[in-house]
Amino acid sequence: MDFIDYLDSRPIYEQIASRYKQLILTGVLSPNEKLPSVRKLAMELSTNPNTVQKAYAMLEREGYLYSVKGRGNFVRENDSLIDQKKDELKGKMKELIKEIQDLGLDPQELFTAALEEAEEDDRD
Amino acid sequence: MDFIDYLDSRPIYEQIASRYKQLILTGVLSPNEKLPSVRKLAMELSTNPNTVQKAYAMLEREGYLYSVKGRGNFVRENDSLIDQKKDELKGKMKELIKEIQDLGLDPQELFTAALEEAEEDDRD
DNA sequence: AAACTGTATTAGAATCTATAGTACAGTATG
DNA sequence: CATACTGTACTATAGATTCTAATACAGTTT
Repeated sequence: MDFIDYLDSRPIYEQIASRYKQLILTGVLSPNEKLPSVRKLAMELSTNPNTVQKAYAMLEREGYLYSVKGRGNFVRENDSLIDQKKDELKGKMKELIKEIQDLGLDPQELFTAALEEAEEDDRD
Repeated sequence: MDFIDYLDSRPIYEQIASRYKQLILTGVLSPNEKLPSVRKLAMELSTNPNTVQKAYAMLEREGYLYSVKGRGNFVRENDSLIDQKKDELKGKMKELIKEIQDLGLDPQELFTAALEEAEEDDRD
């Protein structure tokens, strides 16, 4: 559970949230599965319960979790979440494409080169 | 010169820097052209000379400018800058591709959809 | 009843951003 | 040479954000 990267400039609660997003979207965590309690996870990560609570609140706001007072936080169904995430990624991609076009470069060419490099990395 | 967007969460010095990066890379500003002095630009943008200075220092560190004490800041040749920026964009694209692949989605499909949307936006 | 859950509130430390004033060094121009 | 312009450096302050910490309260489980 090596969640926190102190070289990462993002705040801890955001690192926790994005890690759980991935675990939920990829199905590593199943719908209705219970997440660690805020206190337990805080212990594990050597951070503060409030920091974990902030991450969980964020995940609840974005539809990744539902929380029941006294019982815990639980994973939501992920079918619609994947569509939601896909839209988010498409939005990011669009912004990147626009930045590329603004400089008079060819998005397709740059994408192809990047994809090749990404697949090279996988083979290593 | 509507540089600063106070709805943009990025710091002012970063907004200034990224605007000038674009002007330099797209050739709107020519090599060896003089940029406004830190004090003059600060007046224009109703901000502080130190904030402009921070942006200029950043641009110098990244190779967009060279600065001469007593004379001013000047645009560098942009041939190598474009290659440098291209690498940077390719890196960003690679990270996005990896994020997409981590979720088991198809990068090419998502890219094509985003490109279409970007071109629709252009037509409006 | 005891031990666990989530949630809310308040306070303080640390960091980042921006502003402000001042000072010094080099250049351009009269 | 004098003045006004340039860049650069330093210190101080204020505000916002992030994180930690302590505490309290509410609900659930056993």
